[in-house]
Amino acid sequence: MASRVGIREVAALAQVAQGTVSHFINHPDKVSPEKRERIQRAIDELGFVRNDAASQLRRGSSATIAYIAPDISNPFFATIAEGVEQRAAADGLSVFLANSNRSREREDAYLEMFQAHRVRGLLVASHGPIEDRLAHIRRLGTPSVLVGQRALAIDQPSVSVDDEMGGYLAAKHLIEQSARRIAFVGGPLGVPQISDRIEGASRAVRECVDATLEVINVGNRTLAVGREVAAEIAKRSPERRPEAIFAANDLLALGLMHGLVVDSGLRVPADILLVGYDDIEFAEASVIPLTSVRAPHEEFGIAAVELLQAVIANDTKSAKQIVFQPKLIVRASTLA
Amino acid sequence: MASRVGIREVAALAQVAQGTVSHFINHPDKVSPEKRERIQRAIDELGFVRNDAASQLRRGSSATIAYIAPDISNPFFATIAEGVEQRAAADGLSVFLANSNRSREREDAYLEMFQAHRVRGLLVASHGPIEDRLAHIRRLGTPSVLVGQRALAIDQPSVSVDDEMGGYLAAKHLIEQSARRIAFVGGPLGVPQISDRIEGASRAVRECVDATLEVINVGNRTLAVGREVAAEIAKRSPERRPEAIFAANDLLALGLMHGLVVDSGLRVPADILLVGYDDIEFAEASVIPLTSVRAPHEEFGIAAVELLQAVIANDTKSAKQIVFQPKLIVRASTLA
DNA sequence: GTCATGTAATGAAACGTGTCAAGCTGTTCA
DNA sequence: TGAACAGCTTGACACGTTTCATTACATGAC
Repeated sequence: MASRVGIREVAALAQVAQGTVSHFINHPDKVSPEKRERIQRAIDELGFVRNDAASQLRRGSSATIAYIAPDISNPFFATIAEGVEQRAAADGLSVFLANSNRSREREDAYLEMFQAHRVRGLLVASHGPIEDRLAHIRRLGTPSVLVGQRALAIDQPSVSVDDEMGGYLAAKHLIEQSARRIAFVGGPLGVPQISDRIEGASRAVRECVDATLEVINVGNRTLAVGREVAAEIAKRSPERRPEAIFAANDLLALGLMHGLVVDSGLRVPADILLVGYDDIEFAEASVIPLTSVRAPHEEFGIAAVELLQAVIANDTKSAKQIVFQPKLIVRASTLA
Repeated sequence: MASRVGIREVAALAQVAQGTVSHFINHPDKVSPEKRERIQRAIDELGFVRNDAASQLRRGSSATIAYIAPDISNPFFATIAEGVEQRAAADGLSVFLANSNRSREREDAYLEMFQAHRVRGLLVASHGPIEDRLAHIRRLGTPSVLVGQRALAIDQPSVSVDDEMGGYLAAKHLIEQSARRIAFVGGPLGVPQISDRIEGASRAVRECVDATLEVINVGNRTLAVGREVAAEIAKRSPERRPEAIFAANDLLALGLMHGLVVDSGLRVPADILLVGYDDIEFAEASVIPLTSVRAPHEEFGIAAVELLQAVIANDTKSAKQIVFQPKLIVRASTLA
């Protein structure tokens, strides 16, 4: 019932024109103090809340951006979200968070929905190929920034980490800790972030004559999967077991650690070295602190918003690919 | 530029009336196959995307609900969010996720914003008192479900866990493991969820003549804070140190574990027993698996959406408080 | 051949707000 | 005293869609 309250009713009660109420809401300084008070009182009395739909329809834009994450329960994406929200709030933008839950379908549904919402811009973190769709959406008038994956197209802005380098750093470190049989646990291989990390690890391995890299492909990068893989690895005879494992992200790594140590009684790092990726907070907080490749978190989200703002303002003239350099954070899990 | 494409342009290109295009979008079966195809072709050609603002303005409602979480980087809330999204999707509802980041200001801003959006309903997880504001918003026409906190008002629906019982189970278990000096780490005390847990723990302690409960009040329930508190506890002489710690949530507990074991060289559970709350995935995955009070996760979000739907349909006739019973999951951290 | 019935398509009205050109009031300056 | 001016206020219109009362047309029964 209260939803029947519009700017008209407020105007009637305050005895002013609707235009004046609109002014009061959007440019309060253009309204005389006297009427300002009358209007405010009317608004309070009626419980008026502006109808966003009508407002947006009229002005055409929406003061909101959207951030689509593939997996909000991965703290890495949650932390990025915090950076995004914080930076966006500073610009007076609201953020719609969406969790595609690694489902391409859900991802598409959200893209469509936010387009329909006439969002100012999109921040999209995705596994899998998505550039074509983003290009299409961009042509239709909604700019976007690809997050976590370097864009191939020149006119697609992106904020990412040099994953090849990250993979290299991780594997190099393991080799320096005198590991030779190294296993990479991750997948799917079609995900650019993953294949880049493998690429980098391979390069490090090639630099050492007797080092080998085994790739253990998994469909999902979660704690549970890590634990399963650990069980299989533990079953092998010691000489066939990798001396070190490089996990595609920290969830996998922590799952592996749990599986190796708790389920199978192996020791990390004494029996197996372990390095993760992303450096989420839980990596450091682990009882056996986890060595990890640190990608920036909040800064990541902040940079993405800033780039998006630039693109919105300059209309793709300022599209560019920002690439952060990863950093290896060495902790107990690789210090034999 | 493409944003200039409306239903009218589509109608013109397809040589039909705008009303027909609208029908095509909303009730495709009411349109003849022939025109259906013409319209579809026009839509594709023009890259038409319906303007949600206009659509909502006209129809009045919005097919979306909102979920406001206090801290999305706490996996507990992230998991609830997944349940919410999944259940809502089944009903054809979209979910706006919002992260208030424990800031009352941000919380208010989001409440206002979602009201303006004419969202169908609100799911609000909050620390601190919020019922008054929700009551106000409800009177204005937007129903809500309080998540994680039992509502005091009869007409405020809520989905929560029996925190008093949770606290009782945790402390009781510690006492059964022959701990006597027990410390509760958590805060602020004004948060109902927290004070209830303390209440329950107190009850358990009262049942055992020589048990004592020390409350260590902290402002924030994070990994970092847990680590700080651990350092202080470790500094004490062994006879003044608690034999067991009950942490207000798993983040605190895992931070405490890290601080005690890694930073200070104490042993869990040999030197100190440790129990957490929420049972997030990382609790089980810890190298020293953490005993924790399990509140439902996805089910929680699902129940919240279902209750909200009921309230939307029946208009507060069906408001009720759903209270889940917590369950103690015993793991290595309390098995001396 | 007429009438009743039903299905498709039409076009105008309405949703609630923001904007803008025009009106109004009171002030300043010549 | 009158004109110019500045600043508040006004009210009509436009935004893009959905809805609904009508019209157009086809089918079948009599």
